[in-house]
Amino acid sequence: MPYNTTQAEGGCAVENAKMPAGYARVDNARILVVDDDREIAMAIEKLLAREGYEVIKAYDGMQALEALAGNQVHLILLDIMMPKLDGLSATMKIRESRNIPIIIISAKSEDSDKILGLSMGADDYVTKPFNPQELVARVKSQLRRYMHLGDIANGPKSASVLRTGGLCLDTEAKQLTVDGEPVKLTAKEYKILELLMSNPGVVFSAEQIYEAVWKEVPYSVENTVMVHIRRIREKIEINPKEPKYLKVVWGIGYKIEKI
Amino acid sequence: MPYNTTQAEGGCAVENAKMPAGYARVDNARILVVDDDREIAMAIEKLLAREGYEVIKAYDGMQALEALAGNQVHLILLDIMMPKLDGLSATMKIRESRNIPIIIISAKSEDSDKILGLSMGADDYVTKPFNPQELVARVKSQLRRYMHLGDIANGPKSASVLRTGGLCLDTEAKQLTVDGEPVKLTAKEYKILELLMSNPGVVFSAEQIYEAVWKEVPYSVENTVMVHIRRIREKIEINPKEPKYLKVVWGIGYKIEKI
DNA sequence: GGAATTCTTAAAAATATCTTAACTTTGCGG
DNA sequence: CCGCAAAGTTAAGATATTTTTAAGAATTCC
Repeated sequence: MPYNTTQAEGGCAVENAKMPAGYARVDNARILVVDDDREIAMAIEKLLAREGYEVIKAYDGMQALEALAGNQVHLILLDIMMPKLDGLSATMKIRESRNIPIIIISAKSEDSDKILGLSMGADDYVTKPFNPQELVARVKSQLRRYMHLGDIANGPKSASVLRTGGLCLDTEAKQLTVDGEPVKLTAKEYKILELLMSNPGVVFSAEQIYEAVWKEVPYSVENTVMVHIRRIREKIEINPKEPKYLKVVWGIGYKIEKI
Repeated sequence: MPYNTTQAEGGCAVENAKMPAGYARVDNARILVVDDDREIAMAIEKLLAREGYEVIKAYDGMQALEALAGNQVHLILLDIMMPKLDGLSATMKIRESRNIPIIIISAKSEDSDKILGLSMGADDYVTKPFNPQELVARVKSQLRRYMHLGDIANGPKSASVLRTGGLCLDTEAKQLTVDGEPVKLTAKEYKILELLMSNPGVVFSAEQIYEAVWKEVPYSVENTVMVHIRRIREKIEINPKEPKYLKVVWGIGYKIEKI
């Protein structure tokens, strides 16, 4: 049995072996938490701090504005039902010029129409009560998204198109082309592929993929992920049996080959 | 996936060549169940015991504190609505210093805002009535998560690329290159090599290697390790008979030459 | 409300990996 | 030179993991 099957070029040059620039930011961002209930704000702060994020708190719209003016913020977590609602719209306005990811927090009991309207300007929203892990997952997801849109300050404005060899994933148009040929992806397929292509060369376990894409804690066997992987392979690989892009690392997980 | 490898495990140096404490924990943890309803506590205990966990019960906050003081606990399952609620916040405080995973259990009917506030300090929560399997899955997920964090916290975060002469092990992409040529490793091979390359020049006995990689007490199967060593040599050495990197120290063990 | 698409689940088939055990080589002291 | 002990080799059988299939649920789209 040939043990020495070669994998495609994997950079081992020391300096680019570390995380893609964006990744560091996903784990290392400054987040503004806006909630009039100080206890909740504190709780969210702790949660995020534990994940390594730097947290700034604000208890109404005005404070939020100030915080935004004085700090470079990468993401905003916004409770929708604050007493001074005007602060909200002001924040929204800020976002229009700064294009920072905004995640709305709302209680399920609240008037859904209103939430809909307000959350239109946001990127995501969660309803109370929420699973702490889910909040973290969504925060990460948004940071990742904005990260490679290049809209969060710092980094060089990276293209909204992720490329690996003949694969070309337009994260704006949500469209994939393989060697120029457009290929249709389902929602889950897209998300999985985006996750992997955003971090070329990084191995994700089925569980990690599940958490990142489904935003749930995986329980019960995760064959689901594998089935999706297979379908993606069917679409992007010439020969799914011998994948060129979407590789498996035995006993560990999957990755998109760095090409 | 039974074992979802994290590369951090290799970080253990000479003196703790045996398992980092956290590792055995996923399948072998001590769990504190806090619920004022003794029947439910008992039921949860049985459920977890069946999975091989050691369970300690407490029926209010004070008892929980005592249990925490007297035992090494790896995870807490906490019913949120106990009569003596103060015990809860005390428990939360404990956690701040001990950083133990906490899973909140709450009834759906309970006030969601309150739950939110309280549960923010927690890592996950489930609502009653819950699926027993789901509870178990979440427990495992949390243990795994913390285990991972623990590993990172304990050892200094090692570089993501380990180099020794022409060997280059990318712990992120789980990929090895020998003089620039990518080489495929199996899961066990990878783990062994990572262990050795994380500690260049340090000699590990076959037993130590077995314990570190297999997470089991070796039972006179030293040959197994040797067979793996040989296969690794086959992949990384020009001439396996005269190894340049993976050396044997007679009567003691193996090491990766410091180059 | 029905058709089409997508997702999930479970189980089989296909592979890859691990372990075992018997055998071979090597180093070293007598 | 012989024999013991430690290390190395090999290959086949046992295990474990991944891939494939397919069918039923769930969802989405008219």
